[in-house]
Amino acid sequence: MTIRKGQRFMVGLNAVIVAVTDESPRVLTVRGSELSMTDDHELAALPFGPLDAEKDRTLERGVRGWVREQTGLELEYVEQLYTFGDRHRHPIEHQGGPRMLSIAYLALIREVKLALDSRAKWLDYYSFLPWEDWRRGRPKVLDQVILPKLEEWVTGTEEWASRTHRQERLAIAFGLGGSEWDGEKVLERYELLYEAGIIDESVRTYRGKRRPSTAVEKRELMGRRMALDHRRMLATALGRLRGKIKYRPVVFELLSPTFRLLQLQRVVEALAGVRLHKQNFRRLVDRGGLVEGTGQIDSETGGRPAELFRFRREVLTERRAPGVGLPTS
Amino acid sequence: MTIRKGQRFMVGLNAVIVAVTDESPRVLTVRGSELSMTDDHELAALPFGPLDAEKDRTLERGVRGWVREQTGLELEYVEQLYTFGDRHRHPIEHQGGPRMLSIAYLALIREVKLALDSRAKWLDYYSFLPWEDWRRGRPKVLDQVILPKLEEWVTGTEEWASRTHRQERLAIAFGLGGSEWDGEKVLERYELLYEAGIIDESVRTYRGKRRPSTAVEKRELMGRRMALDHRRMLATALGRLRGKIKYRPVVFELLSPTFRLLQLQRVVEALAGVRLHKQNFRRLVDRGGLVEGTGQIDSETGGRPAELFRFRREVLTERRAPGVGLPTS
DNA sequence: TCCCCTTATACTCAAAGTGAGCATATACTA
DNA sequence: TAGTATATGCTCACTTTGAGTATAAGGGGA
Repeated sequence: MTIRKGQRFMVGLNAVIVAVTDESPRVLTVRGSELSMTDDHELAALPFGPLDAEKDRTLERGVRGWVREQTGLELEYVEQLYTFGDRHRHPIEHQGGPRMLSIAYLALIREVKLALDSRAKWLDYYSFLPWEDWRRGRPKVLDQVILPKLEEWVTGTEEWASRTHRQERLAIAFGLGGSEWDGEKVLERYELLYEAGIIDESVRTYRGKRRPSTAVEKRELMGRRMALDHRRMLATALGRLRGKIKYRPVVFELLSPTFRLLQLQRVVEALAGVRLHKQNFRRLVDRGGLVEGTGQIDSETGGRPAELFRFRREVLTERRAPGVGLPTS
Repeated sequence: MTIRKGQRFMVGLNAVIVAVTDESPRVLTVRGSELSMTDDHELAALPFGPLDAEKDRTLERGVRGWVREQTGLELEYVEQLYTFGDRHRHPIEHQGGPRMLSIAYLALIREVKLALDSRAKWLDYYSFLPWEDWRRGRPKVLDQVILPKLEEWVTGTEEWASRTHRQERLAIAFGLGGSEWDGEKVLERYELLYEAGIIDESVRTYRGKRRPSTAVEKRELMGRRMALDHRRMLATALGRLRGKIKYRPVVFELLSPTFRLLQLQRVVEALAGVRLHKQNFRRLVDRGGLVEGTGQIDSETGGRPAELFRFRREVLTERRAPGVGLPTS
């Protein structure tokens, strides 16, 4: 095994920065004009920058640096999400540029006001993935666009084995035929939509073929596009986050130090994309030792005043996997 | 944001390939002599190779290629684990070489006989992380070496905040003072041991300081070293795997198509590092719809003959998170 | 003032799931 | 034939969960 000298790579760092305000989840975006190098000059993009081989001691520091530079924000909770490295993910590769790798990070933050002149903007997370938000019932885009198209895609292959396989993936990802909808399977769903050509992202070619695209009038139902494969990163992040809230107390990164239980519930619902059973939710977080009352009362509720709670840090030493649990309603 | 031309990077691909044979978990290793570039010419290393910017269409293909080349194995189940990118992880960086990134993958496989002349070798997973194996009771290395040293490390800092923080991390990671041992916290434990200088890996410098190392006579209790930060990758992989078996039916990747329930249990125990309650374990996998009897009988048990079972694929469409569950005994 | 709307919070009750163990069946071996 | 090993069925108390019912306490408007 010979160690060759460095080939031509560019290593990009991306951040999926999530906040929840006014009961709706948001992601921090920048304008992706230069980035996308396509005709779509105003696609939203994730904060992005190349890793500096000399200056960035760790990947995480690199991410924090780029976010600071592009948005003015100082991140707290940050975790590595996934490394994307398929060839031709980025247009520069088509132009003889270096091979592009992107290491995506997930960050959670209490939403902050951005400077007016900031290039960054908070956008509704579900505006990119509308089929993931079930809080007001089953999203209509599912039955109006997605499932019909996916059924077509399933029957669109001759081979029996291939067809069965597609059918099974569809059933699992979208909760068909005996399966239930699983909120965590965000990426699986995105990938089916991508493979079936129901969403078309800005990278024009994939294995040399132009993908078929959905009729224009339906497109808006399918949510906003993002630059490059950033929407895939969004899907990856949401899936990870939905899993994680169940066994790590990460929601509290999105809340102020004290909060009403209903606020906590709304944040969880925003991430999980479903409504929860109120009484059982409080039972879980309270008896589960995740929160403790502060004794303070908040009267800004519009109803009976509520007690303010705080995160109980000790739960970390008491329980193995302290997360919130989703008593779906 | 300017896109600069490719800086000097080298992108390495590593594979943590896991199998379970004779009730003990194993990892596939190659000899790390060239790799480590240190005096330790015979440290075990993970199969490794640089990503080829031109030839490897995807990262996963790159990994499969290197594994094939170095071990002759054809991988099936593969998932991305983590990307390691801290500066000075690799000695070539000290010598003015390119910045080294390593993308680690986890692969599960039914153990195969290797060619006699193969450079690869199966080694016991717990020989590298002995404190993780509780199947024969609490590992003695914990009380004989680890905990005393870690207590020292905690009291070794003056600042109160720092001390409390260390104390809390210790309690959570190693199940002290009200906490219980959590099998999934493999990486947290590794990182404490690393920070406290209780294990010393082959990269000599870290932020310029030589780390203190444990007295030689105790070192063997702390398990074998690996080249570079490969033992950290092992820890990352084991933590991930222990989590994953609980909600994805990945164990079956390690078993032949039909098996006795006790075989299944032994494989789970090997990964989880604990003994399980037999009757409850069968209840879980059986009533949980994870397996189904084949009607065939296996008399090679040494006791009453057992029915052979197979994985029930349909469970994927029936349950959201089908994993095995650990009825600890 | 009182009714109504809103949110908060306590409590119940059945069903399902889990931890721990007893009991029995069927092989092989000394 | 006793003893050991594995396989498998079943019990029982306890906890957790799903789905409600009931009541408390604020504000606004008729």
